[in-house]
Amino acid sequence: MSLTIKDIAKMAGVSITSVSRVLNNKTEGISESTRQRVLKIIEQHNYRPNAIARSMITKNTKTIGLIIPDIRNPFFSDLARGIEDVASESKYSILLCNTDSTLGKIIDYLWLLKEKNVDGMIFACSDPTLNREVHTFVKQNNIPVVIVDRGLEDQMYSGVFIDNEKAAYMATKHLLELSHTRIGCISGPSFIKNSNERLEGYFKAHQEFGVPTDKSLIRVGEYVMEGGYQAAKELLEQTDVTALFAFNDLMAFGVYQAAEELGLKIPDDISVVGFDNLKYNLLLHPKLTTMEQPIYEIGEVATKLLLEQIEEGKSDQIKSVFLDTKLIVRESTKKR
Amino acid sequence: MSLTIKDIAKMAGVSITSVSRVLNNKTEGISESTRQRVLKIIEQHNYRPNAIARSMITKNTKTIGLIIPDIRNPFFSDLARGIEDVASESKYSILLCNTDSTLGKIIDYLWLLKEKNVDGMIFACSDPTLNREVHTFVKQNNIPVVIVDRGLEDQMYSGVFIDNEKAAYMATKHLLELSHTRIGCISGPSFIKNSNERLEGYFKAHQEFGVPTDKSLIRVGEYVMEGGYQAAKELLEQTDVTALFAFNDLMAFGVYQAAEELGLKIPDDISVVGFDNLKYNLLLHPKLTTMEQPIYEIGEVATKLLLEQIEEGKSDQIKSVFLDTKLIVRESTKKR
DNA sequence: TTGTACGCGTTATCAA
DNA sequence: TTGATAACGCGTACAA
Repeated sequence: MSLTIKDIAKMAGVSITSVSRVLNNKTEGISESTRQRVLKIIEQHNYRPNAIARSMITKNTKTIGLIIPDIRNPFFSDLARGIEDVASESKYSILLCNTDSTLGKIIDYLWLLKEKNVDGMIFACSDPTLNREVHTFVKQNNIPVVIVDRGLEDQMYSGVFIDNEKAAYMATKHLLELSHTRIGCISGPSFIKNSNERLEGYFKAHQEFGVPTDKSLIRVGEYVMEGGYQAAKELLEQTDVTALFAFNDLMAFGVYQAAEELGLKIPDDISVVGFDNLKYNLLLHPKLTTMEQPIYEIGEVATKLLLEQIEEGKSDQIKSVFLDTKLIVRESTKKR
Repeated sequence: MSLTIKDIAKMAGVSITSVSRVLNNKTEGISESTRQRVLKIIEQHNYRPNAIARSMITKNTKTIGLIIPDIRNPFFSDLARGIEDVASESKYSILLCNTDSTLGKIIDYLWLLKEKNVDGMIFACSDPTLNREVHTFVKQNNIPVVIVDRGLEDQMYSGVFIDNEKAAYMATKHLLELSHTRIGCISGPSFIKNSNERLEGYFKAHQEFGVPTDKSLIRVGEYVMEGGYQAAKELLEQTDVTALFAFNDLMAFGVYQAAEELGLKIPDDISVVGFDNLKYNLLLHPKLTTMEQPIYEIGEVATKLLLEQIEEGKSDQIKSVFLDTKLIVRESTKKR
């Protein structure tokens, strides 16, 4: 087995208390000479304290749970990296939890994270308040939580967000300004709050331009490529849309595939706007016009928020941070 | 605070030993009636044992460390998902460690994972034996490790691999059969073993076809888009290549960008072959011919191997699993 | 079948 | 400045 604090104490000829003091950089209660002596032994033997045992006392594990639908989704892997970078700076590590947005898996992970005594969680699977079970769990166990990307209901949790309504409004406006009046909309599942918020923006822009909206032009996809493909195919075949606004880039990718399959040229036959500005949409031809959001940064800020909550015990203070989005006009949109 | 085993024992009017027996499904030493009584209390109060405290005794944490360069790389996020899926089936969870292939970060994480008593690690940052420091660390601490994607030196570790040489041979052969004789090669860093193995395959195919190789046609990229872009730009500007073999799809993406920038048409002016068959290369036009490897499955198998090692204490048995690759011919290659 | 008591490797308390 | 010793929440040997 590994060395323990006891071994070090014995080797240094001091008590374990003294070793502990050195380990935790306590200035009081230890002389410089013994500190040096202990330090030397520690270095010599490359001793590191057992984090598990330490956790038992300190009640913190320096670990945070990351609950997301699927790490394969580039949005979430980008987010995860932002989170990990900030977390590891403060010596925290990340427990990865893929839920596929399944309530069962979410609940299972919630329990797991609790059993493992994580210090906090970053939650990107819909707003906890939208689900009673999740919400009561978190509140009952008093676990620091920051929500990200999806959420913000009644300000019950701290979180990092974008102004989804405004962003969607800007994107739709862009299409309206290009004289499109039949704008198809590929939304995300309605249990994800940002879908509805973006829908609001879509409506608002139409209203402002005096262009009537048509419910039949609105479809729902799963926020993945296949979802976008399916919805786009329906819209392109069954309606007279001249433009398509997909609520994320992944679905916009699907739109490209559907358009290609139907022999429709982008942007000549159909204009397309996405949302996120994923790195890999550089691969698309023509290049995708999209609403950029600072995914990596969202992860960074969320983690800072969470660490504040954890380390300063501010779990009762709700703090919402809004980051900016930006319309990136490229080649997939064109005047009608 | 949360309930403890003590609380449950008190409420059920039994000793903590009895509760423990129920928790661990021990059949001996407990009557069915007390079991039911305890179970009822546990359910009523939604009690779950503290995993940390349990770890102190059992010496396992049901946690495995995943050490990869960058989760944003679709290869690794796919891999991670395969790992997580198998791990979570056995109630293991994943600690995510991004190293950017930096030795410093790798070492830091190694220590961290040790301090946190992970039960094992999956390592995808070059072969540990290639780095003395990493290797001695792992061996000294006797941590179960499975390597993946990059490695296999002297069979010192269990691992899941593909036959890189053969795969690269097949890919190169494909180009040679299309009458290409000036085949540029965009390899990965030489400290990553698979780069060298693939290079071997590249050479072997040339030899077999009696086509001379030319060192000036071989460049090294960082296994990311920018790396491929840079290398491709040089090769396309400075040499007379008619085909390019990128050692992963990410770099092939870069090749597409370079080709476009230089006004070269794929496959008319230049044929391109990639490696991996990432999902998002469906976005490319023309569609990329590539050597598919079963990334998700590699993650699954690696985890199974690791769990075997952990649970059956087979950490001395070295087991290498090789999975198949498959050339996917699409539209980016053409007869010269 | 049941329960007491010890130990896991730390940190924290308090007396010396 | 030091160091015994009691926690932390659990599993388990051993005694009852």
